Amino acid sequence: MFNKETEYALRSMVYIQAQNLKGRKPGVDEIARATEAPRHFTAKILHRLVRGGFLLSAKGKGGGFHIDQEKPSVNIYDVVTAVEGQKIFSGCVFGLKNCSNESPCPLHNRYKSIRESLGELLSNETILSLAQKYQAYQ
Amino acid sequence: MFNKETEYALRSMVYIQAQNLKGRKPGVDEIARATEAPRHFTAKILHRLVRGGFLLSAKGKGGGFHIDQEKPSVNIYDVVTAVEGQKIFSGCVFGLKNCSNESPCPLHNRYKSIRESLGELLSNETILSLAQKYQAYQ
DNA sequence: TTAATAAATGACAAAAAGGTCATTTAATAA
DNA sequence: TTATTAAATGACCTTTTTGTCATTTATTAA
Repeated sequence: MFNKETEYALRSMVYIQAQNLKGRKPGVDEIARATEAPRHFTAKILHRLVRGGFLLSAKGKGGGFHIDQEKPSVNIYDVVTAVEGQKIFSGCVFGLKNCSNESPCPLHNRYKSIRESLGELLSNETILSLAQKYQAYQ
Repeated sequence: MFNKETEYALRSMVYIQAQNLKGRKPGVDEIARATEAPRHFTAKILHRLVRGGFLLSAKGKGGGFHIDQEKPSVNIYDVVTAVEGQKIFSGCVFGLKNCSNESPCPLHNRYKSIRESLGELLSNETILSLAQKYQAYQ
């Protein structure tokens, strides 16, 4: 479905949020281990998420990653599009550039409704709601 | 959605089928032009489809590609899985290896139903049914 | 004020996807 | 039976994605 970077980003953020709920700020090592993702690639992705405003980080002893609990939790759709763009939510099944409501391919309308369901599902779920459900991927 | 190879494969097959309906057997050059796909990459993909039993080919003058009109037309789902595997129809949103009906991730069930809709859509449509609707992508 | 800790940074490398090309093989028609 | 046509084949190249690593910067606590 999504590319590796997106998958790791989502797993990391949910893990960080779950740990934050427990008053903890996990570091890269812990996050990579807990999410079963490559250590250094995870570090790179976390850094991108920090620059993108999705995460906060603290250097030095006691440091690690955390999420601003003041702001409303970001939804999954927004994380996905920030990491890998809109392609998944807008492309034609056949990759036709001019496929649209105006000149639809034979699958356009039915595929569109499926895509919209996916978009809704991902928009209605946030990193926080997932963290609360999933409880740190034990 | 799908990778380039799958997109080109689908476009090529629908084009070939549409031309076959008119009694024609298009060659690589014509197919690549008509589907706006790279010439040599298209040749490679067509050859794979021939080896996979999805297409027939004829060498020499008057040659080109065609589809066995005796056999029932193959559905889109089968073309996609033959070209790029089941990943799209089976993977977890978060890329979790052990996500399943037995130990579902928080999005498993709702995502599953969307995936199943997609699978049905693609299973109910064949290269022939699309060719009849689309008429050669003019 | 220094030792320890942990993220930031940027260069690099491996693997996969996407794409090109030259040559060979096979078929057909003149 | 040869010239022409068109697919088959396999080597190669480019770009993108995925992943690694060494070094630097910042923070904290002793």
